[in-house]
Amino acid sequence: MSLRMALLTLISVEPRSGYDISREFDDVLKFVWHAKPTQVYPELKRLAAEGLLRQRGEGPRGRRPYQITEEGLRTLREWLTTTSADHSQRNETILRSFALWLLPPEDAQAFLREEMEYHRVRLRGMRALKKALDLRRPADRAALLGLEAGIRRLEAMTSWAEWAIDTVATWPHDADDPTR
Amino acid sequence: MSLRMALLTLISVEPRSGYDISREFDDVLKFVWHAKPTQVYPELKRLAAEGLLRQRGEGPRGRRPYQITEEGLRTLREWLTTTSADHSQRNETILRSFALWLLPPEDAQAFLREEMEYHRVRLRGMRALKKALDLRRPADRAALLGLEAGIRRLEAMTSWAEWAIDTVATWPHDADDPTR
DNA sequence: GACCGCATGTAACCGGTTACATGATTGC
DNA sequence: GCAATCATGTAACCGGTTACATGCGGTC
Repeated sequence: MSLRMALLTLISVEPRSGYDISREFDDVLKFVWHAKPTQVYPELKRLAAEGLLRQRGEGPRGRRPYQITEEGLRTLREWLTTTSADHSQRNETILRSFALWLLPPEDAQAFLREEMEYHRVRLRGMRALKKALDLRRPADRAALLGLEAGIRRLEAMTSWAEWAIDTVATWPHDADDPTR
Repeated sequence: MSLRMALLTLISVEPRSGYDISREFDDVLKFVWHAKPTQVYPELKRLAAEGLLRQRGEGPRGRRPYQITEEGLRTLREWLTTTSADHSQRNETILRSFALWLLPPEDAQAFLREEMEYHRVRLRGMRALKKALDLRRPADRAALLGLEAGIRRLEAMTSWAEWAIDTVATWPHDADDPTR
């Protein structure tokens, strides 16, 4: 249900094509929402067929930019005000850390170091995006809220990974070592 | 793919039934992984059929506790060491905040207040779980890593929500107000 | 003229959700 | 005796992924 809302949210800011959106899902938005191009294209067509989007001409190389319609805006606002957010999540980094007692400490730390590095790189990217915002535009003011949430979560994850590496170093490797 | 690993991870600590796991997905683990009972039960059966789990007797009320097998442990360890974590995520709170410029500030703040409250409640629950750990047990030491990650992320989200409420209060409600 | 990135799609499949069904045990 | 909770499942459906296919435009 929310993929449609994600598409409407992005297109509400300014017209975008399926390709544009797929790229944003790949880099910028991976921590908020993501979808493969093969899911995006048909969904955009459906939204246009239902009158929530309108295709504005055709660009070079068969490019199809969509813009939001009045009905699309109404639908978005209704979703925001009449339904509440789904909070269920899946996080493989945290899931895996629950199982780290099954590995020798060196392997556990190698995993945590990899995660730390990954989150640091994302954090850098996110901060660059924040700098590029033009806060005179209302949509960018809202984007600041979203990016700030992402940044704070990534900061939490990098500091956690550092702490976790140190913590694993203090684990006893005793006679009950399950990895023997 | 990872649902199976989530099930193996939980059962590796101590024998659990489908019902146990479903409840954990509902409350404790909602921020890490979740699955409905209707997905859990058949998956456990499949894991048992493949020899990664073994059903140990039958408890009261048709209860079926599973324990992990040597092959299950091997599979878990291999997953941890030879594959890398999938970092794609979906977060509806953040997705929605990107669209908040479409609402009048009061509605945007109402949303943010609701989110703040939700995350505060989860944070309390998570901290209680952390206190209940017995760090002499290796599995609990790994659970500490997972819970600590969850706690830090929830702290990040609550402080973000506070900040966001204040930030929205400073937004100009000018002539270009898109909600008129 | 060859190659890379842009750009859109279809079909088969798998993972996850919703709706529905059933029975056992405990507490009021 | 009744309701609530424990406990497990099946079937239909929908959302998301993987594999595959196609053509255009710019650059070396």
